[in-house]
Amino acid sequence: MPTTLPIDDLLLGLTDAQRDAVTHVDGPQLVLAGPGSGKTRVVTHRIAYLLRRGIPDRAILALTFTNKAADEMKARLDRLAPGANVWISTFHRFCARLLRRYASLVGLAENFTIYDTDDSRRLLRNVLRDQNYDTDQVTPDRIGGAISGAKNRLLSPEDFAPAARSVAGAIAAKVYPEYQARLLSANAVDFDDLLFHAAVLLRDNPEVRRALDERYRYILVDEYQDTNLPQYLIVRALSNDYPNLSVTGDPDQSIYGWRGANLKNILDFEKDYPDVQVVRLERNYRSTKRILRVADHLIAHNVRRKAKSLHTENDEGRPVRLVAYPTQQEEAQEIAARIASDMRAGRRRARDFAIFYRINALSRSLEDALREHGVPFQLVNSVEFYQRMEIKDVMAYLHLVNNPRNDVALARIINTPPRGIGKKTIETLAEHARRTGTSLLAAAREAGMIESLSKRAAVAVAKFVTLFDAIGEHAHGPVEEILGHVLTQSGYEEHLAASESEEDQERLANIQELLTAARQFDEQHSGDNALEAFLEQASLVNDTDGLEAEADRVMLMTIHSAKGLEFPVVYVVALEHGILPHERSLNDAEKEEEERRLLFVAITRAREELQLSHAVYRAFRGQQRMTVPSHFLLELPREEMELVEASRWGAASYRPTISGIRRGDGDWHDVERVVRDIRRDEFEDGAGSGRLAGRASATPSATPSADVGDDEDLGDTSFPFGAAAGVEPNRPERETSPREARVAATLATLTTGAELAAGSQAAEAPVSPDAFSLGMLVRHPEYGLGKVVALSGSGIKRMATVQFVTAPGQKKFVLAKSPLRPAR
DNA sequence: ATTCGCAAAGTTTTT
DNA sequence: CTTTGCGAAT
Repeated sequence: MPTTLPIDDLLLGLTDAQRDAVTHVDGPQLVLAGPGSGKTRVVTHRIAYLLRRGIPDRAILALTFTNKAADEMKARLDRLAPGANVWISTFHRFCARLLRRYASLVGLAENFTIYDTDDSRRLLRNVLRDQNYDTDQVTPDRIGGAISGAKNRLLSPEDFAPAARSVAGAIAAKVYPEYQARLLSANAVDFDDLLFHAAVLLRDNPEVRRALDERYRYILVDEYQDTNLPQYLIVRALSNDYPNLSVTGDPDQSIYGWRGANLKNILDFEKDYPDVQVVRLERNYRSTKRILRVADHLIAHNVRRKAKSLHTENDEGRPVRLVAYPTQQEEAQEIAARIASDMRAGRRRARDFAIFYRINALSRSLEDALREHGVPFQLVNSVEFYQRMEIKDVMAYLHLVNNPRNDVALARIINTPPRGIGKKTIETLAEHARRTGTSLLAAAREAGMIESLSKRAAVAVAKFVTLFDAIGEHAHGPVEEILGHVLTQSGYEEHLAASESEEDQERLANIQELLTAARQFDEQHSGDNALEAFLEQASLVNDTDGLEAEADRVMLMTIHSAKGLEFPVVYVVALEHGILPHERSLNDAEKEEEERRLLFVAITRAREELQLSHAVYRAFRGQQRMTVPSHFLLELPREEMELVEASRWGAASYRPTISGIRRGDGDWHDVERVVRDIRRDEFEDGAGSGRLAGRASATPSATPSADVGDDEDLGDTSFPFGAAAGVEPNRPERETSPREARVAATLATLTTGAELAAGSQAAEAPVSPDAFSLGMLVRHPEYGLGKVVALSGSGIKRMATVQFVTAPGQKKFVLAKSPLRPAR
């Protein structure tokens, strides 16, 4: 036993409910824990309690979703039970380790590679290219998304049946088998596979399942509301014979539905595990009364939830600020100025602040402003270190050394730095590899025997193989040494050093940083498979995680990464229609509720002060656009808040402002109508004048070229067309929309096979590009009526820029390909 | 084969 | 506005 402290010490200062949760030992347990209710405390104390009750540390397994959460838990447990060796890790890491051990049972070798998103994308693109799929209509990412979705539902290539009417799904069904086959032949897995393979492993190998169930007698799962099907099955498989499973979570904080998280997992927990002990932690120890009431008021608008009462004994606190800024620049500037001023006055330190946004792309103006004000800040999950080109290049050498079948890695480095091996040569090698059923590296070894390869190319490839084998000689020992060999022998370092450009010098510096990371890794990890462990770590860990956790900096992050954290002062920016709720969540009640939960999570991170803001104008794709405030703002209790309007900045004419969407104005709840009204106004008084051009309204939208997408964005935002514009009245009600027709047509061609699919274009023949002129009214089957505001190019390259009435923004069309036609 | 330049397209969220 | 991809020139 690691300690001699009496058990009572562990329970000191816990509430009754917390104590119940902590002292539960055998049998299933569900801890419903509201935000700030001391959940992590309960979990760590419970682990310590189990240990002191004599349960061996190796029998305990704690699973989390993020590395951050795992690290936090480890650190806190270490204080309670120093020296205990409890396995606390993310689901993905746990599965990786499981699969290393039982690799052969799922068709892998134990030195398999974990492809990151970028690697997976490359692989998928290759498959699409080789099978001649036309990706004009659907982006590879969408197809990848469909495959990912299948894996999250535990559907193998054979089982996968795409949703009807989904082009991405249809193509995915075609390429999923090949994609998966190539992963396996490269001895690689993607992120989804980690969970997928593990779930299948446990499902199909009863003896393995039984052994693991027996070993992990006590399992704890954090954020259970975010588990998806494979995760759910893994947990179930490991807690069947010994159902000592404790899950914690909060349905109101479920924000990973898009990744297949299933709320039912937590809502039905009591059905899955009879005789469950349910503990509710509803008292909040984190936030002020006002902040908590704002959060509570908001989340009450969700229908699909278990109501719970949040309360706190904390101070009343200051009102929550709700600010309308004229522009995003002013938003960023003023926030930076406020932070700087609080710091200067000695009221706060930089680390007291956090700024949250819905999407990463929104961080830039904030970064600029903070820099200007001399405020130190740190981005979480931005351009990740391991995603940089030079790091990926160097890492690819390591990956290939570790797993010679890693084709993506080989393709990446065979000509990096340049060694006279071109696209054509690689293509020939790939073909040979596929024909003979070997890896790229094996094909490269046989380069001399491939007839279609020129002598010069064969020699270059042979030289590369020799070089690579020389590196392979040093595959053992500390990672730092291996890395050193890679850098010198590959010529990569020399190549960069020879360059004059500042960019390349920066890359060199990054590589130095990687060397440092490798050294640190070597110091902390001893053991034979250092390289493999290092690569796995790099694949599953975010660079900034833990690296400078203690740094005194303002933290900038997405709301998703903010989950589980807390800060004295929180700013949430860009609460605008189309951003939060995100555009792609509109027209789907369930998704919209998830967006609301997202805001709930953001709000409940704040301890003392909270500011929510939106900007009336925000730059999108380079141009300023008027926005519409998020309708979630209407759902907040005004009596808890202090409203600051755009007019304070001398912008009285901006519209709409928050004061314009007072509660009680009934119809203002209908944000869609608000958006429409704005659009119509602008079209009416802007028609014919240049003003129309720059004043697109709120909602970003799909690009014209991608208009045959998933069924999820079939939504229609058409509205009665104002008489003032003098054109046609309402768009006809749609029975079968043109888009649906085209989706059906495309699907029909797909079913005839990949080869044919390549030739399938849109169903309707375009009219001659010359038929269009400036100012002409045109009709698009999807977007309806619009006006040509610009023309460029000629012949088949002739393009038109069109301002639609019913769709936001302007869209560009290649006339020869588009279904656009004159309006009459 | 490589590099450079321009045009087009693109912005959810994470492991 | 930025990044990525493709085509032309060296």
